[in-house]
Amino acid sequence: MALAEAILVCLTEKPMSGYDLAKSFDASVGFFWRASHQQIYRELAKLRTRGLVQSEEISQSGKPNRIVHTITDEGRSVVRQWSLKQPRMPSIKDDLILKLYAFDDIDMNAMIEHISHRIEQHEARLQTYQKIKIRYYDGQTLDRIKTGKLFALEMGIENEKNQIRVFTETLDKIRAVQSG
Amino acid sequence: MALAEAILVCLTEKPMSGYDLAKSFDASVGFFWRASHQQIYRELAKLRTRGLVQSEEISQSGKPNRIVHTITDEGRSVVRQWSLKQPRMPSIKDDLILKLYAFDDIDMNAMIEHISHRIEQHEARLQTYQKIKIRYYDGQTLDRIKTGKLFALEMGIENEKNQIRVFTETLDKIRAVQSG
DNA sequence: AGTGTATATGCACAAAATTGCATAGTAAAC
DNA sequence: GTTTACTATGCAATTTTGTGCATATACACT
Repeated sequence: MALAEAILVCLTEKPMSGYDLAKSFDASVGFFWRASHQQIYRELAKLRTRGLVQSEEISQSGKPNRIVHTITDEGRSVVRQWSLKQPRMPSIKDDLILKLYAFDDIDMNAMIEHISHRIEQHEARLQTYQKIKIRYYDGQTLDRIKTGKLFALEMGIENEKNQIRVFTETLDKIRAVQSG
Repeated sequence: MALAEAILVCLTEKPMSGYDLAKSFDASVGFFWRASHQQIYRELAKLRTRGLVQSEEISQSGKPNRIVHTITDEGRSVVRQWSLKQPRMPSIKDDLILKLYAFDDIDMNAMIEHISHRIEQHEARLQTYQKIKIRYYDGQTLDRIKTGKLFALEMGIENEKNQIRVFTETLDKIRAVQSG
């Protein structure tokens, strides 16, 4: 149940609404932690009752009011305590490689389509991350609050590059086997 | 709910018991699909009722009897149908990068420990995969049943290498920031 | 003699995640 | 003028995962 911590960690950067968090989880934080907006709203309610975040409703006209959540001192101390605990290996579930694994029992044209699509998705993400890097980090002073975010982002960029490389190579191998 | 398919895909290689499957999920298949033995046994029961696998109990003395599961023609056709469906992007959850993200609110010594440990885990996996590759694929004729498994394995190897590289670089960056 | 590891399967409960639905106004596009 | 997209929050039900427990034997190590 590290979703609680994932949210707290995001809030160490700045106070955010559930909606903002959901957007973060779709973008920057998304490459190492995925969560839907429902998950986030539910967890925020729990964090509030546990006193780890403080919530303030901000009136808006036209749109629903924003509820902005700020991490409390208890929240920060929970993050620190949690940081001592040994992280577990990420549990991956990749449909696509699973399909590749069944090579002889699948539709190969579909497979080639799927891999091409996956490469495009990784390219899109790579561009997103590179833009974030240029936008928020390049040429600016690197304070400690930003340091970890930058490192994580750079890992994300390297990961995306690697995925693109590896899937492209696999595509070539498949085509070689198909024609040869 | 692609766990069903994950199991079927494994059974395309050869008939296996739940225990064998659990071991596969810990090793070779494990790098792109994780599942506990409970999940596997539960899912096997469902697959049996759906007629996608056939199960045969094999008597053993001393140890509990093995129940060996074989994929049926219906099972293979389910795999083929499923292969047409567009796979989703894998949903990653990595505790460790999350911690890194909170750089300024964590215990840095613990963090360095965690990353070092993670690198060791990836090195261990890399060795496992390389051994499997040498053992089962090198120098042998590559039939179609093995092709996809080899490609998946090679992707796994490249992924592990990349993880080692990226985490090592991150460790260096952290140390540079710490001392500088 | 006792401890740990491996083989082999499975239940019951708890925690977490996904999916579908619901609300409600703004604003741009067609 | 209607569709689509964006902002913003949340409930309910289902599905999926994870944790702890239970059983039973053999073999190696200390």
